[in-house]
Amino acid sequence: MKQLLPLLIEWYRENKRDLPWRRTKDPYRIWLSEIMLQQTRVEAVKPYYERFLAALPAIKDLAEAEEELILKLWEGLGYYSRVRNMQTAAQQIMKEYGGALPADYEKLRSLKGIGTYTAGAIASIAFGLPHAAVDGNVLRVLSRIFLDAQDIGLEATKKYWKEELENVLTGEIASDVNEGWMEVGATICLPNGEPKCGICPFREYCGAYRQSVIHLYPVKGEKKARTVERLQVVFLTDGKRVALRKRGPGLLANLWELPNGGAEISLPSLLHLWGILDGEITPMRHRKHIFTHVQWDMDCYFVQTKSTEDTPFLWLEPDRITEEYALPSAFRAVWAEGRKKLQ
DNA sequence: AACTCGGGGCC
DNA sequence: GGCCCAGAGTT
Repeated sequence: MKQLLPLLIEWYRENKRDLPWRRTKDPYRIWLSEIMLQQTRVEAVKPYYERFLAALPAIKDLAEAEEELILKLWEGLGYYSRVRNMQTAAQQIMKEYGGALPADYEKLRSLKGIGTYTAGAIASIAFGLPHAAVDGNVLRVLSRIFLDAQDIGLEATKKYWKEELENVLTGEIASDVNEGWMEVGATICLPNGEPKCGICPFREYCGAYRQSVIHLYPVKGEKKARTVERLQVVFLTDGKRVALRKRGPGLLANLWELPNGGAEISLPSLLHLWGILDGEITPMRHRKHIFTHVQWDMDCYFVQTKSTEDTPFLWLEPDRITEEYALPSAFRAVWAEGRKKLQ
């Protein structure tokens, strides 16, 4: 490992992409970028990152923000507990650290939403501390170079590589080494049999390349099959306003949704449960939405009613919903179709 | 150690 | 249709 680092650092300094969060050492901005980038691609993050910082430029602003606002700023990015945890952490930071992220790995690690990867990333990038940041990119690259057949999904594997790296890291190089391995993984050592070995600076040192077994690495365990849920989704309107409901804990926690229910009962029965007895039903397009572990098959309906009283909904004008209420992507297509019909 | 938690872009 | 992504929290 150690003899590869000078090459890595040189390659990284020459080839790193110009990303918004690489133009700052502000710990808050580094932190935000790392949270947004969890399981999320760089291109998806960019516009969210800029918008979030414009709205909440400092940790104090995040700590004091309304939950509606932070969810709206995260709308469409997914894994919404990330931003709720981040706000909790911001409040911890205001109370315990005077409003500044602590320059200490264990203290970072103790903050809500900051795990081993993110603590290592912030410690090294923002504070120049000698900690490793082992993400999926790093595991893929190192498993190929060193022909390591450990399952990269296992905690033990991540721990192994974290220690391997920290044996050779100093504060001086930790940031570039961590970002360097990630950059190799993100731009050259790609998953799915499409790595660009032809331009890889580590080709001659790469065990998997030399043995022509790149496609066999990294090793990872089986994944669980996705379950299917059938839903009835209703664009419910009185002709001017639209019904919205706030979700509870679990999937898409605390976000807003169009009224919906299971497919086990009829639509008129469902409407009846909501106190809608005069619903005028027009079918809309059937839609499918795929999450990581669940698939929603949605039977969608446009329903016109006069009875908005005594319903479990918030009745809002469409413009207000668009501007203020976080509606997850699963409902976006049916929302757009319903809104079009409304006009 | 296994599950839950989003969304999109690529093949 | 399956892939995976700058993972963390809960059980």
